[in-house]
Amino acid sequence: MSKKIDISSHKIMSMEAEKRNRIMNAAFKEFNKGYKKASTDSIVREAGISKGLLFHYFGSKENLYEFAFAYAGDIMLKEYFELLNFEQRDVLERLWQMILLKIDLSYKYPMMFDFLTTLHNEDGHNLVSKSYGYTFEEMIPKLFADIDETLFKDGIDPKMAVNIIYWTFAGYSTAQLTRINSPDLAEVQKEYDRFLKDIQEYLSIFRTIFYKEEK
Amino acid sequence: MSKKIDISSHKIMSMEAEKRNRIMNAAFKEFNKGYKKASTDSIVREAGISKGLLFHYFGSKENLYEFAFAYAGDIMLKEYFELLNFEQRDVLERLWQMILLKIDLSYKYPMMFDFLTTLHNEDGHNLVSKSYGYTFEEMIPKLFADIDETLFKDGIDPKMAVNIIYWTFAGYSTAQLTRINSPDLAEVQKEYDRFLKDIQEYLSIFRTIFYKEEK
DNA sequence: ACACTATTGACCGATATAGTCAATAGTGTT
DNA sequence: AACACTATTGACTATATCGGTCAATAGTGT
Repeated sequence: MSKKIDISSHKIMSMEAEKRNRIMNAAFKEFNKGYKKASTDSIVREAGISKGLLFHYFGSKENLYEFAFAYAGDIMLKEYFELLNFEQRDVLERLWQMILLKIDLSYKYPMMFDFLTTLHNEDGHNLVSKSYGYTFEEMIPKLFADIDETLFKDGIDPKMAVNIIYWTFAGYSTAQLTRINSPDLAEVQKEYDRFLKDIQEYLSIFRTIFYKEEK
Repeated sequence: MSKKIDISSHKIMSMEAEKRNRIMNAAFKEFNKGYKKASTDSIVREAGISKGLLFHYFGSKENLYEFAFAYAGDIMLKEYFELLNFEQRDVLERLWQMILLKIDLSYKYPMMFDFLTTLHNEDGHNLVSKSYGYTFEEMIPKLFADIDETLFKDGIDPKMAVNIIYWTFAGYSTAQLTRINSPDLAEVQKEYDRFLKDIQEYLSIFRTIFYKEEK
């Protein structure tokens, strides 16, 4: 159907990066509701640009959606996957890396992760998944591939342990997000430390309950 | 603002229960998108009734929304909380009860839980939360209140352990839901057994890692 | 002065929206 | 049968929103 988009050759890439990201972040946020429900009016309002400009660059809502996916994919590749050290086979250490990276990315692209995770069940799915051959969620197993299973205690199934670990941090994250209603930047920054401290505590629990005793 | 709705005295309660639940389930499903985005046309289409009938009973979309919340609250009270045995202080046993009850309720009211959990961040929040004084999520801590902390190993913080347990089952549930695209009833029923078996396995893991050895 | 791109927002036809209403079907009462 | 009352329908309305267009203006480089 649609071929893979080369984002680097796209007209909008010559736009000032701050403005471009404002537009893409607005698109991520709005497309979170699904392709059909998303409104181009809302996107331009959120991005602070005119309606005409959006269509000047993208031509149609569908093109914008496909580009948003390609743009997010590019960011994930260059600012996430390539920065992850997959030689770290201790799953708890690797997760720690992932959390730090995700926090950084969430400052820059607040709704990008949510946008990517909605792809699997939305009507936009057919628009893009075929041309890319994968969905974001299919990448998750890769994040936990090739981990060192010898670190786990003998009675523990590593697969289930990794699931517990992953779901715990997913649950903790959403619990934090729903608690924070005000995007009061000073307030958020203050909670950032406790956030990381909490996570380290959970990591240490997992280390004691799942891993063999250190010698 | 709006006072608490007494659902038992509402006109619609004299309607045949099956039909009424069809309407309310359609409302739960549609209001999942938030008050504004929900469409009364979609609700009547889903419920298989005419537009006029909906407004005959509820007068306005806003009244319907408020009633839906009251209706769900009533169901939660009578078909969930009151059936839970809070004298079971073993948190893993209590969770097992909760899971079984939730599955039952999800057959009868497939979108009710989702509807209730969206209240906290939706525009409809202001419509109802004030008049009831609580949101659904504020009830969650009550579910885990007064548990027997002496069952836990000495090195384990019971609060954190309960969080891990709760988030694990939340994560497992959503993982299952995203996997099932087709509401193929026979297929779903077949997976039901594996579903419960998985959960029991996780429960047994938690029992071994968090609880003291049995004598 | 010229060419070209960036940017705007009023505007368009199409669609979707919440809510109305007159008409019909149904049910129970006398 | 006649009456009263409620249940139910779906065409209809007025408004809002939708994706997309376009002529005009601002800006930039030559």
